[in-house]
Order: sequence, then C-alpha cells, then structure tokens
Amino acid sequence: MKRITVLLAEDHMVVREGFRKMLELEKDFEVVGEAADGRQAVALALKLLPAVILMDIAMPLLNGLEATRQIMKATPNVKILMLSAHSDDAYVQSATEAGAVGFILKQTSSQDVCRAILEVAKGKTHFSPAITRHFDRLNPQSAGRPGLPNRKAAQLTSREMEVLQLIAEGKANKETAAELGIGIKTVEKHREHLMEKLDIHDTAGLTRYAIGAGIIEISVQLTII
Amino acid sequence: MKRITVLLAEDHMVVREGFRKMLELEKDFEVVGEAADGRQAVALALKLLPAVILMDIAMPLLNGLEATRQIMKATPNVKILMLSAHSDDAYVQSATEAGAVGFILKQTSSQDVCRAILEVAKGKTHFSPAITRHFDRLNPQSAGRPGLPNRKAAQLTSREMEVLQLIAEGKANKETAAELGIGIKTVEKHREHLMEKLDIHDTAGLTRYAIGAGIIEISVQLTII
DNA sequence: ATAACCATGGGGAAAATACCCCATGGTTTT
DNA sequence: AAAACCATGGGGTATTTTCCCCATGGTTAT
Repeated sequence: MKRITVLLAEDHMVVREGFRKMLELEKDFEVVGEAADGRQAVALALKLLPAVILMDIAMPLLNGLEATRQIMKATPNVKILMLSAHSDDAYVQSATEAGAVGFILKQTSSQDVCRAILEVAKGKTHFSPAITRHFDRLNPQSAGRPGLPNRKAAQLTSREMEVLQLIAEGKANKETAAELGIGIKTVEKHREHLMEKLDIHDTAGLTRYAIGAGIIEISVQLTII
Repeated sequence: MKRITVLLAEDHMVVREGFRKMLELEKDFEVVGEAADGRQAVALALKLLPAVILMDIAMPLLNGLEATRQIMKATPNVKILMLSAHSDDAYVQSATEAGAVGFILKQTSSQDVCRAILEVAKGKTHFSPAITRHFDRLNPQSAGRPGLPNRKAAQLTSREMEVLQLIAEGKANKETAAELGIGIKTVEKHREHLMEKLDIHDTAGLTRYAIGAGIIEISVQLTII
C-alpha cells in the first residue's frame, strides 16, 4: 500500500514543520515538498505531482486561491485542500471555484486534518463542519456541497490578479516584472487595465481594494500604544 | 537536570500541536499547558507557573500583548516569548513594554524556536534576526549589542497620524494639503517622517500599515471571481 | 536653559507612476 | 471568419513621490 504524497504550501516555517511532523507520525502520508509562497507552490506542484496539496490561502507573492487556479489548469488531477484562519464566505466560494476540493480551518485538530487529507485523496470533498453548517443554512438545496452566493465583481484575468497582489504587497513595477519574468512595460499595461476595470487610479487604492477583496491579508493590530 | 516548563498560547490548534510535538522531541522542554485564547493564557499562567510562555499576539478574547501585561503584573518571573506573523514595529515595541523578553516570527524554524526558548529561560532576551536588524538600522549606536530594541518605535504625532489617515484614504499630497490647510511641502515632510519612523517607503505600504493599525477601515468588497 | 522635538515651509534631483500612442501573436467567443 | 479579449512589449510625457539639502518659531523635557 503506497502512501499519499502531500505538498505543504504555507508561508510560516514553524507551521509547515508542525504539519510535516504531524503527517510523518502517520503511516498514510509522505510529505514530498514544502512551498513557502504561492509561486513555489505552483512550481513544486507541477514538478512533484503530489496527490494532495495542503494550501494556505494567505501567502506572499501569489495567494493560495490563485495558485490553486494555476495548478488546477495545469494538472487537474491533484486534490487541493485549502487551509485558512478564517471561514470567510468569499474565501470558501473562491476556493471551490478555483478548484479546491476541501477547505479546513486552522482551528482544526491535527487528527481532523489527517482525516480531511485522506478524504480528498479518495476523491471526496471535505469542508470543516463550521463551513458546511454555514453554507447549508444559506443554501439548503445543495446540502453537502457549499452553496455559492452569487456575487460578481470586476472580472480580472488571472495575470491581472497576480499583478494586483504583488502591487498590494508593495512591489514596484520593476520588482513585479522581475518576479514574473516579464517586462516592466507589460506590468505597466496590466496595471493600466486594473485601474481601468476597477476605476481606481493610484497604487494605494489598488492596495485597499486588494485588502478589501481578501487578496492579501493585513495583520489586525489590536493595541496601539 | 529539570526540564523547562512551557505554556503554549496560540489559537490555532494545528499550530499548537505542531509546537507541542516539536518541543516534545527535545529533551529540554516540557509542555505543561495549552491556551487557545488570551484569557486562558492568563489563567493557566497563574495556575501552572511555567518557566516560559510561547505567546501568539493574535488571539481571540484577549490579545497576546494584553495577556502578557496581565501575566507580568501577577507573576513577573515568567519569561514570555512573543510569537507573531509580522515584525511590525508597534508590535515589538508593545511587546517589550508589556514585559516580553523575546519576539520571534512565525517564519522562524523550529530549531530556532527551541534556541529562543532556551535563551529566555536562561534570563537572556531573544529577538528574531530580522527584528534586531531592523532596529539596528534605526538605532545604529546599539548595533550588535544584545538586548531590547530600545528605540521608541512608531510613536506618531497627532499631525502625522492625521496625514497618515488621509494618505491611506487615497489623498494625494496636494489634496491632503488642501484638506489640512497647509502647504504641500509640509505634507511631504510629515510623509517623510512617517516613512522614517515606520520604515515604510511607499504609499501603498503606508496604506497597509494604516489599515493594519486600524487607523482606517476597509469596507468588505465583492468577491473577485 | 539647552536639547530635543514639533509644525511649518523652500529647492532640487532621481525615481516611480499614470496615461496616452502604438504593435504582434494567441485564444476564445460569437 | 470576424470580433473580442489576452499577454506581451516599445515610446513618450506629465505628474507624483521619495529623499536629500536648508530654515524658523514654538513647545516640551531633562
């Protein structure tokens, strides 16, 4: 009996190591790789072809949702299990649309994480109880699968999303171009399209939009001295 | 030789379990308790009197900084090692003021986490290299010296705060100047000071900081498909 | 009271950005 | 097949931002 190959995509090393240790204590899993950002996740997914990818949503350079989209386009057989600190509606919806077959919260115990990985590896879907409960309440006719509240917003291309995330993370056009391996003028062009589509005309505005849309995450600062 | 008693305070169960497994692989540590929120952390700290508390900043009910304050007030002998995803100046400053003797980032490897716990248990301080590097840059005369970053960080004047808010709301210098009834050059000067104090060097970064610090709020927007 | 900060400004240079023009080859849709 | 979009680029310009120099008068702290 062969073990389930798993790729870990999560930007915090301690968390990643925790997952690795946890999975290696079980006989069913084999961690074949670790990615610290979305772009690494895409590259390693295509190179290693793991059975399951445990993918955090909030990651630098390329967020987990966009990484999922790109991976599913290239190798649709991989099962992607999203991991997030928050059960935000929009996240869950975007995740399923991007091709993820499961969504678990970081509040989940390691035992449940293992069970979730087993399930998605078998071709099933797995959503944290809190999530299915929430969506079943919103959309009872599709019990079992998360319902999709129909909201539509600006239709950005995959590349535009990618550029938007990098802009919102503070990358200048030059850095973004280097990161994506394209020319500065092309980045500028994507930026123009973003601004036109969103009717936002400055970098800070794009940043606010990206934060509001959940494309990047901001640490919430509770105490200001 | 007795082991170092550790209390884990971190709201994500998988992360907590990862830490526990990691620490239990070493001979030096004994995890005596786990807290899932700040209030639990305070209660367990007083009950268990651990040598070291590994405390996440972002926790429900009571954040790690406030929990640290309360614990230090009651039992000043415990060594609190803060853990955060971000090395925000204000966090580090607040943490040291609250009584924490160390601050590590979640990007840290588990090996380094162990080393940090050992150091603070011995009465030393420990800050992640990224943090000390940052504070050394702000405060060169203390470069190399171990210990607390002693620069007053992110102490913004009320005028600077005002300018920051307008910047974050998308106002250009010209508009900000008009809004405040002062000259553009003065706005630029405040902006310079903000950037120097926060070590952020672009408008989008200031915007992110303002959002993270709760200076402005972002309306949740539509899902991006 | 001397130092340190604070708010107010000017000048100027280098960089980055915003916004136009243009184009090519590929895919998708109608 | 034509239209529409997509990603990739070049050129140019006006504006803005970032970062350095400089200054003055007021408040606050040691």
